[in-house]
Amino acid sequence: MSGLVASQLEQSLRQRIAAGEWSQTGQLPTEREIAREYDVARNTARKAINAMVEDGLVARHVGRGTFIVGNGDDIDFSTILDRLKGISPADLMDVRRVLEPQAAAIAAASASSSDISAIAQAHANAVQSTDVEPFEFWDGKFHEEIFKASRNELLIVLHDMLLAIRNRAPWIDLKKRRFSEQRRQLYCVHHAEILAAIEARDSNAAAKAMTVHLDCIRTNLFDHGLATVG
Amino acid sequence: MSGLVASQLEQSLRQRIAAGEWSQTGQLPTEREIAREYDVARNTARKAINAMVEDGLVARHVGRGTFIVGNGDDIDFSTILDRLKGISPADLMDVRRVLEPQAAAIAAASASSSDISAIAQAHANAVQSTDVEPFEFWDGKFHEEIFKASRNELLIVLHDMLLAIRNRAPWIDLKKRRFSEQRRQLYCVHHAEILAAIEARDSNAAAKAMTVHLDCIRTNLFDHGLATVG
DNA sequence: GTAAATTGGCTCATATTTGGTTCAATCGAG
DNA sequence: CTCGATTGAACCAAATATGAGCCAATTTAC
Repeated sequence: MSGLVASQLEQSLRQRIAAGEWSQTGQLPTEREIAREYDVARNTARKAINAMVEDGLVARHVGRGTFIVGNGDDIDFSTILDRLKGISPADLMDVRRVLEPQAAAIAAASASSSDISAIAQAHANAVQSTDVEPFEFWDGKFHEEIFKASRNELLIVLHDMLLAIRNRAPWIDLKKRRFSEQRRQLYCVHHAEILAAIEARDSNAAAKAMTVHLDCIRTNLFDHGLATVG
Repeated sequence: MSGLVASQLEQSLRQRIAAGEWSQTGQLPTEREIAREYDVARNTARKAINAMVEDGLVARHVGRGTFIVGNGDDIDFSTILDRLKGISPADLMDVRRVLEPQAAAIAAASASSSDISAIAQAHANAVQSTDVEPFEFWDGKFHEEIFKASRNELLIVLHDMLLAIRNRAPWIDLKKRRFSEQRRQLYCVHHAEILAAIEARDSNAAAKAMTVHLDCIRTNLFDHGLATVG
């Protein structure tokens, strides 16, 4: 199906389409031209174009050429998706450190009592989960409920996006490797402080506690001593 | 079982995977390349990769290569897109107020001199643009360049997303209706303060100035009736 | 209107890339 | 010395890429 050269070529073409390079006529160069430009075989160029045809991005007509179909309305978003896939853990962590304390602060100000009990419930479950997997789950739930408690739809969507990035990325392995009972308990203490601040409606304290928590996570993730061989 | 060289190599590869080095394509270098890069035999490189294959971290395909195996959880983009379209101006403004001051702070710390001159250029152009459209353009450019100067890819992507939301949302013209020369000049003053703080590498001042600016924008957008300037 | 040129549609033999496997020689620590 | 790890090499099989050729639909030139 998808080869290395072909898929690279496909990406390049998608970007050039998104950039509007051929939006004047709506027509792509001929397969032979594309093949010559990228110095690949025509069959390879065809393979790259095939993928875009199947996505409905372009349409081919024998004797006429290949044409961009539709107005490319969602193309910008699909390139954004591609960019999201390449985000580094460090960048993600920095953004979490920007978003989550503020989300906690807003949550402290806006949360309903049921929001707060959802946060408290997730926290309680995390405290009782000594294994990695269940703890990870309730840990994630805890942070998620805080975003929900902010009652800001955009914040919630952004959280879901960042979560999706984290889940699909390969660094999860890193996280599990660095799991220890000591750290689990430390995180539970942090969570308790955050929860207490939200319950007390203290936005500043909530933000501060969350910042401390995330700084700790970041340190644990990145400041590793050298490779500890199992 | 696992030799010394092999396990060291395995650790190194795991770290590079975790660092996102190959997350763009999801494809590792070929075994022969890895062996050459680390100056080991191909069999040793294979041994290192074997451990990761057994962990399910990567998968191999004859004739294609070795690939990082994500959780298969692909980001459900259509859902996210739909949710983004329904975001309210108030929620968007709140998130801007969370993101932009921090972006400015990070920019103050991380910007290169060319980043700063790009910001300054956008500011200068905005100052000279007295009509609505050009001013809107350079105003947007100013904020965009600040995100770029943060050198955090995720922040930049998020900004592009929020911009896309704003541009296609139905309440764009709200902004234009509330345009006035007085406000334009006020915004220019704000921009100048933000720029000065970034040039001075003063993160706190940059964040504070951006917060003031956004609060002013929010007031102008939502507070019908009174209150023009400060 | 007709013929030539253009362009996508398709097939096939061949070459290249890449992981899969095995094996003998070599090196190093116990 | 012995045992296991490492090396370096060879060959296999799967997936891709190449290059060439021919066809059919369409456009262009005459």
